[in-house]
Amino acid sequence: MANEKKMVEQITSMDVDFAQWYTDVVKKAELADYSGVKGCMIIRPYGYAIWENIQADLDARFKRLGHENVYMPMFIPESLLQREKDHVEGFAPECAVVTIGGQNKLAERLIVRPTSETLFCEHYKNIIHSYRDLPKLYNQWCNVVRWEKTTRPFLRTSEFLWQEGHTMHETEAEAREETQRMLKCYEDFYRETLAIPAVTGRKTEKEKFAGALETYTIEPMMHNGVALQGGTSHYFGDGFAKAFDITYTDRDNKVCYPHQTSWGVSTRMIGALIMTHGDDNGLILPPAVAPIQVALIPVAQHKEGVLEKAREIKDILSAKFRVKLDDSDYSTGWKFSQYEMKGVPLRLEIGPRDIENNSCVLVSRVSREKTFVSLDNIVEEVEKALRAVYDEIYARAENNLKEKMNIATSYEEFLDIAENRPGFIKAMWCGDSECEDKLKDETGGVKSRCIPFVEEKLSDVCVCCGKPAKHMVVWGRQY
RNA sequence: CUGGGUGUGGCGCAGCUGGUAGCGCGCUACCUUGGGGUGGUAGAGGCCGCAAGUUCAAGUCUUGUCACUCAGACCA
Repeated sequence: MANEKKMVEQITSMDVDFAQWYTDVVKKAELADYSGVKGCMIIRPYGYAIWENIQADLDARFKRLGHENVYMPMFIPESLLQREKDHVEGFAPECAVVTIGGQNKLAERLIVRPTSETLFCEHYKNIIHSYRDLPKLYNQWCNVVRWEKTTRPFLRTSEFLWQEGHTMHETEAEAREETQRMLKCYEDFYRETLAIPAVTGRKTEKEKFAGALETYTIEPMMHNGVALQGGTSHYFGDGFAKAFDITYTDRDNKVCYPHQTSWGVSTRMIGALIMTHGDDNGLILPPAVAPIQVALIPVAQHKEGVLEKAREIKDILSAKFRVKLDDSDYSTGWKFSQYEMKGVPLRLEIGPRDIENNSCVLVSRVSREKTFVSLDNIVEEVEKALRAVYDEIYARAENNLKEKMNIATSYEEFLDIAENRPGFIKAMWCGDSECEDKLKDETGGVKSRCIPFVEEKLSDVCVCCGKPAKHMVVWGRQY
């Protein structure tokens, strides 16, 4: 990134001020704007189009795995939210509450959903009676509200868009399998669609979701060495089922509690895209979610035949790709910058000289190298170039993940890395949450991200207290 | 919640010890423009966050208040 020439002055360099760079990209790429309510953002058409592409891809994956979409109300009666003890304790501090309806004070306060476990449970109580009613594999796409103290566009907003899957199963094994399956689904999606590699694993007791027995997480690594909780999948056991009195009669005519899961990813993924792939010239989008995959820029468009040829190319490419032909009267240079800031993976330039040669110029957003290609096999060329964009940004992200993975085998080493080398730290842990607290305090914010599915044995003892180690934990700062 | 910063045309800002509200970008019109934000001419656009106070006079001083923002704490 450092050796690339910066073409757009309005974007702060990420080396100068990463937070400002992030905000600049959000604005210059026209992803979102601030609104009059703190922590609530306006997702602009270009940003929303990315979300729609994310939705379409994920939704198809969910449906392939047998899930159905539903829609639940956005209000939760306070008493309902309080039904499960851990859950209410976890969420109470950040709930928005409706106390007045029309002119009158409400008899019971209504919580604007921070998540919908309780609503799903209440419904499941009514529709699950027999083993024949299981499994229930529901998902909903909706907004939720969590009254955050510090907010940042996409990464942490008071209101955000997400999907939440809520499933009920006959057996513990089946539910646990579902929890893992959905985390795997997210992992595949991050890799294949978003071109983002990540660490996956299980949360420690301290970092688990309120009310969950087990929380699995996907943790991608941002460019500045800060991790992002990119998606979670929870196994609840029958805790909620008991709290909500959800029972079914099994094959042996016994009354049983079903086993539950939930899983979700949110618009935060757009933040992950920005901070994983972006550079000093703006956003870089993986082709699969880019609202515009090819920006077609006519050169000297007033000359006879140029626009006609551009339209012809657009028609040919549009059969297979999302193409935008910009025939506005902005200058070509302006257009170049514009689509670069917006992270359009591929630019196609067509001018009089190209037309004479029956060719055009393809420019990748990643390398910015110009290649002249024949118009005869333009579809294949574009396809190849888009695949190359995916390959390059994935490789780059993977490299970043590797570079920012550190190993600490002693307490001093841990503190040193936490201080001087932003990124993940692999280190052994005794299993005691006091050590988590201590490490967090001493480092000023490094927390356990997860216990990876594949653990290594770095040493025999906990990096913090020196007692026998139970697990290898990946630690890091998070958004 | 704690600490810092900022509120002045759409955006970014200047405005010194009070005295006729300015600049850049953007916007509109016309001209110009061949490969990285083309150049020019003309024009539109402001209760100086809000409320009190001091003063002949407040963008400027005082007090209060609200909002945004950054860094912490909190974050299922």
